[in-house]
Amino acid sequence: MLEKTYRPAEVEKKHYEAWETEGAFACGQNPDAAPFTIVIPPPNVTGSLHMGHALNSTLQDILIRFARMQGKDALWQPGMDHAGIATQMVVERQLADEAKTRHDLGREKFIERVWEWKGQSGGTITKQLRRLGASCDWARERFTMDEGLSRAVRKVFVELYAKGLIYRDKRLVNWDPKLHTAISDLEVEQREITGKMWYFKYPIEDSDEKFITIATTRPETMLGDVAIAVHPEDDRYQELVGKNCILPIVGRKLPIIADEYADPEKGTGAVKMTPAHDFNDFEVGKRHNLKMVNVLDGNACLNDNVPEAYRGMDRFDARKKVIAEIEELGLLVKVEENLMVIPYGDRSGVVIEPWLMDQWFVDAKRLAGPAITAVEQGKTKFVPQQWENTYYEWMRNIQPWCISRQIWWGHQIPAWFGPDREIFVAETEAEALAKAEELYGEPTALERDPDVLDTWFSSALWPFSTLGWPDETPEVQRYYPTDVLITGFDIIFFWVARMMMMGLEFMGEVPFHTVYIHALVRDEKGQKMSKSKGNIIDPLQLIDKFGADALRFTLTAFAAQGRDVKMSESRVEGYRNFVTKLWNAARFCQMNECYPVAGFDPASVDLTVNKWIIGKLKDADSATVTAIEAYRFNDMASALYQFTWGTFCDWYVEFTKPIFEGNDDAAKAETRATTAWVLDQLLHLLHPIMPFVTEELYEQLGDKREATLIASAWPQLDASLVHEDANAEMDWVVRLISQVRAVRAEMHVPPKAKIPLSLKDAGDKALKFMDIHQDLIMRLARLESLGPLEGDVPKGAIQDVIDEATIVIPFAGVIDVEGEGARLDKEIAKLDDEVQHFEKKLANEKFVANAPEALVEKEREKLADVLAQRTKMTEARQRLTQAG
RNA sequence: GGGCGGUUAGCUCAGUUGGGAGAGCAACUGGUUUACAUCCAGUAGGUCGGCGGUUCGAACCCGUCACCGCCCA
Repeated sequence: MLEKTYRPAEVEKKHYEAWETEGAFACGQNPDAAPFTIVIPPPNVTGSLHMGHALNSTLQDILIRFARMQGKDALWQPGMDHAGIATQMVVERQLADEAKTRHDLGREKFIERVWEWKGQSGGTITKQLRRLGASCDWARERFTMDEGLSRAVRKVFVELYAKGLIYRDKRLVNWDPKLHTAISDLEVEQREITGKMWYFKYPIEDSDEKFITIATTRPETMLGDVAIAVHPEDDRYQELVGKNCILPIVGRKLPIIADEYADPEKGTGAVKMTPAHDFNDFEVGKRHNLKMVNVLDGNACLNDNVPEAYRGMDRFDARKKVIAEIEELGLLVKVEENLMVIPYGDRSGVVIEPWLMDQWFVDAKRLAGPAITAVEQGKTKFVPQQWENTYYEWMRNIQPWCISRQIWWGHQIPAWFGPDREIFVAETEAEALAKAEELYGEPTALERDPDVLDTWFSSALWPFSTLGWPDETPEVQRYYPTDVLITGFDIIFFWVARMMMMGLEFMGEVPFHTVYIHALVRDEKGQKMSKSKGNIIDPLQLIDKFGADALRFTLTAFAAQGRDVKMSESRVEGYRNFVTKLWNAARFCQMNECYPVAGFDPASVDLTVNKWIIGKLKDADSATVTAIEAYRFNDMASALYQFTWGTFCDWYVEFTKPIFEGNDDAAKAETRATTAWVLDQLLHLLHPIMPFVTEELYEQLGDKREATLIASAWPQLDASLVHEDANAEMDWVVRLISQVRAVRAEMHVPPKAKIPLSLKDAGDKALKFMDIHQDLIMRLARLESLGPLEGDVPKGAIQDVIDEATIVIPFAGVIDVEGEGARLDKEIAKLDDEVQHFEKKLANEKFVANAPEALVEKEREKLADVLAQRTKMTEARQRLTQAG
């Protein structure tokens, strides 16, 4: 017997462990079936489950479980990425507690220490994904630093280098002065702030004009100025172009050059050029062959290229000193408030410095071409489609991708330098040495590049490296290209774009045919969740409190395309109630001995109620399948919610009660079998969203099942199970009961009172339905009698209209005649409005002429219905007055 | 500055080829006859952001404005 309440914690643990030990998640169980593959967007090894993961993983799990039940060879490939910077930071913090730095340990020991950390505390998220119910094929779990995946990284690097798609270059990069590494454009967060704009005047050499005034937001960089730029068509400065000015404090001569980059509208129209510290200036510098004067060191302190007084000073202290000195020199013109955008490191939170360095770059522009074409040709589709614009926008303006990082944790770049800085790129040191020997004519020692690759470089290979590439494994053959990538829009650039590029380059095929982009999970006020705001809702706490199924159902129900998900505890609580409802419905079935009957044939039932519920189940099945296939997760949730609660529990279960309590054994047997079967099918339909409670009920309700629900086949229901006649019949019964209930409530008939009910002018069908469903109508409408009206409508009877018939409730002396009159008047007024609406529409010749014939006909029928109803209602009203 | 998205019941949101506006929650009224008070029955609540246009007909298509959010520069 099912317990009185569902206990998610025990049940979840039990089934998850069983699934995992039985190998229920493993791919390859149906070697003859079509594969269906999802690679998980690898979470950081340092990460823990947040709402975004919970949503993301729930949706993936729904697709995977559905595919598995449909008999496909489902593979959900799990794993994590090594999160270079984040992980290194974690371990460095640990070392700091011991008053050590990574340099105290040395590279090798430090990396050992990171692996140690990973073994102990890394990968919490995979345990948490299990709590959520994620049916990943854990036996195939991969890590970007695994030997196999590292081999893939090396191979890709070497091949791209050979093709000229990876190169070493001296360029401005985003330098993080706290973490001491370069980072990519995507790892820089542009924050808008109100800062200051300082106006300095620089003295001019040999001119009538004494000064040229420039405006800058970064005074300290003036120490690295090498020119002044003005717009070629700016009349104010025509005569100065070609002359020199003198850089104050430093004393360097700066040429005044003409370049279109200078914006006459901005500041004074004259802009100082610091090519070693500004991306725009760098471009101008290249055009004009300007010197690059680097004035900063790796800590963003001033270096030896500046006057002595400034050396070693922090950039912000130097700024103050520059301003003070300029002011002292009488060269400060003014200071203004200025709205501007400042780059911050997304990991370190400090201001990023554009810094001139040798780094490795990927020629993303060339790789992007095929990746753009693939989407244009529909080889990969975005859902919702609007995200394709975002993808195109970024891909078409893609910049060289800086892939080298000055950290230790990650894939060390497979490049070696000779004594003359000649570069040897190879998969192994032996190969590099061989190449060197060939070049130098003798064995020559090489020095390996100490830098490692951007974590995203290895993530970009994920869809095929996890399957075993570069080896030609059966898995690569079978599961690549994968089917769907599910991720948030914030990841389009990081993963989607890069996986597309690498997939096309190395596999010759897109990595997935569909990219489903889900929304962001926010708090209930619509704010992004963040630690600093303290508004984080922890999915694990919700699971503890309400169960994983409730959380999953909530996320699914709110995963409407293109909308953010606003999460709050009360919503999860609401869907916990849904889980409880299902549990209790199952208890009802069990109490009434509804056990699955082997070989039950849904097409063979006789009773209308049973035909009807089977048809409704088929409708729910169709709606579910259609919704999943269109990635309309919220539609899926709502179809199942409606059927489970609104149809099965609210009506069907109530309909079965008089049967179970009656004496018709054949009817009882059929209804028991039907109820059991419908619930059983329903558990299948709900399983992808709510795997735990459904598996538990499946186990408890069946008698020694052969298989678990997770491994069961999706229902195959024939369209012929939907009976229009049964629908019409039960629809009439439902309407009759609803109307009687409404009238009772409105007329304040005591809920306990059993009342008589007669039908006036009922047609053959209505009489038949009334007869067949006598018991259940009487029970659900709380009647003492039910039958056709004999004689006239008695005085003071309550009346209502259902189709051609009039419901008559003789309740003489008890009801409030005035109130009943008012109620009927209101109904009649409502009908009047409707009549008018249709009459007006049909009187419009243009409507009749232009609208489709079928529609016009439908409108005519509706008018006729409404007219008839109004007549009936008016008659009822008259009878009431006459009687009163 | 460029791009994308949003504005529908008190709240959160559906509304898929344009054809009489829906759900859940909240509110209100009333209920425990053993599946379920984590419940049941019922009621009320909306010029679908504003203004124009197309159309016989617009929440839906077009234009425009307003406000909100996000991304990029």
